Amino acid sequence: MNKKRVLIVDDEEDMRFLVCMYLENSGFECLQAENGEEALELVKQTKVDLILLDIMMPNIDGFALCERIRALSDVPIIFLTARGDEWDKVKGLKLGGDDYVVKPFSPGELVARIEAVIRRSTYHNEHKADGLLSFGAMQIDEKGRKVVVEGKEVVLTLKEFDLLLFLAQHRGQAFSREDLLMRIWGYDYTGNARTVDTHIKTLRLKLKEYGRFIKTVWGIGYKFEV
Amino acid sequence: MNKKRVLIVDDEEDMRFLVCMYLENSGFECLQAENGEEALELVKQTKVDLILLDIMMPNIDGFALCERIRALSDVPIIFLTARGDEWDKVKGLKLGGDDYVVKPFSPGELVARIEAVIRRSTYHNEHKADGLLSFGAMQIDEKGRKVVVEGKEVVLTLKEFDLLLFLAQHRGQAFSREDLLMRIWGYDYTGNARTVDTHIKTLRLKLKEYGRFIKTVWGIGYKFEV
DNA sequence: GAAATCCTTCACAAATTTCTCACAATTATT
DNA sequence: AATAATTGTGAGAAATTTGTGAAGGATTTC
Repeated sequence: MNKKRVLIVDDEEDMRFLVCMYLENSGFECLQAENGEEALELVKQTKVDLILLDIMMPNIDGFALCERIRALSDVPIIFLTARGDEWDKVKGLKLGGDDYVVKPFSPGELVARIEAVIRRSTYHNEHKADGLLSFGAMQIDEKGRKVVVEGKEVVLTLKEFDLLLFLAQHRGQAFSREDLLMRIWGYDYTGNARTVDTHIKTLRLKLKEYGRFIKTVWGIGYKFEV
Repeated sequence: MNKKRVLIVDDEEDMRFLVCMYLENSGFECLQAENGEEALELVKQTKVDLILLDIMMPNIDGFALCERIRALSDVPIIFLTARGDEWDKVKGLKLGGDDYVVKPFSPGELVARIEAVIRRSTYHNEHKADGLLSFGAMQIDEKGRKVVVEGKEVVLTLKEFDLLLFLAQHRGQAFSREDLLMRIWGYDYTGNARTVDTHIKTLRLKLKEYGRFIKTVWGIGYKFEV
């Protein structure tokens, strides 16, 4: 699994630096923004997996910024706040913040919260209503049952599509041939497990260099990994 | 913009009340229904912008209710479900639920989902409002129930028109024959699924080269794609 | 009530996909 | 280095799905 990118928005440099250090030690990649404008710019220009947002900032406060970010993206937001009262919580959540952490906080708690929110969010995003998965220049449109690589459609058969979709939806997870048969072909399917290999073969052929996303896990089966 | 009206269908009163409170705080107007009958009655008699539908209910379950609502209206539906086996059903289901949210959910997430679905849906409806869909030199006039290709009217029968309209309104999305029968012929229609093929055939014939917009999705059904 | 139109079903041909198998290539084990 | 286990691959048979014409039933129109 690739590193998750967290954007830290806080006007205090020390605070940003401290949090950044914690998170990088815990395996996250960090971006920093000193104010709302910087934050918005980063959200527009780069893929961010989660935002840590200080409520108390000059010029534009965290709540207002949250609204403006929400207009651009569904990226999960965790509020950092010194005020721990219930009103803040309700107001924050109402605006689309996904959690909040009260300062001062322990590094462990913060990391745990971040991981929980990201887990929830990727879980949902993978199964989003518009059913669109993107991996670089490859897009999988679940509802349209269509795969586009570098702007051109790659025509897949039913089983090929189902197989690719399933693996992509469970990115990073390895499955045995039997698992795949069970979950894609159905519980009652009784057929040769090597059939999976054949479909993997044609998938790799059709996807050309993007077939590299489908990895062989020797002795186990296959997985999808970017 | 006037307030959007959300119908909450859940047999647990506490749940309804809680969700209702959150939504009203976020600027929605709420209706509540304790069971399927109440829900159907409200859908028939009032304008509803979105339905939040609990899957697990006594008597009539959420899936069945969804079908019956779909027979009446295209109002967007978000399923509420506890994580577990029934979740898989939702995923597999393409009966016209527009999204689903897994319990427990954060208020912020719920509101965000609702807003996203409503935004998408009213966008769609605004386009529908003038009831004119255009695809190159082909126009579908919903209100006039008339199709014009390169300036000349193509005379379609009732079912042909409904089928073309439905597919065109859900451009890019693949539907099984059963889905199409359900949503165009009605949820209680019991007929041969291949009937759809026959209508597709005559549609393609009548639309001539514009019949290419109707694509066969092998092993699944059909979709409309420009 | 007759005629015309529309909808549905059916059967068969055509197209496409899926599966199996055998052997080659690769990777792990002794 | 030899052997065993696992995976890659090509070809073709088997199975599935779709296209289509024809025909009968249903519905609407006159």
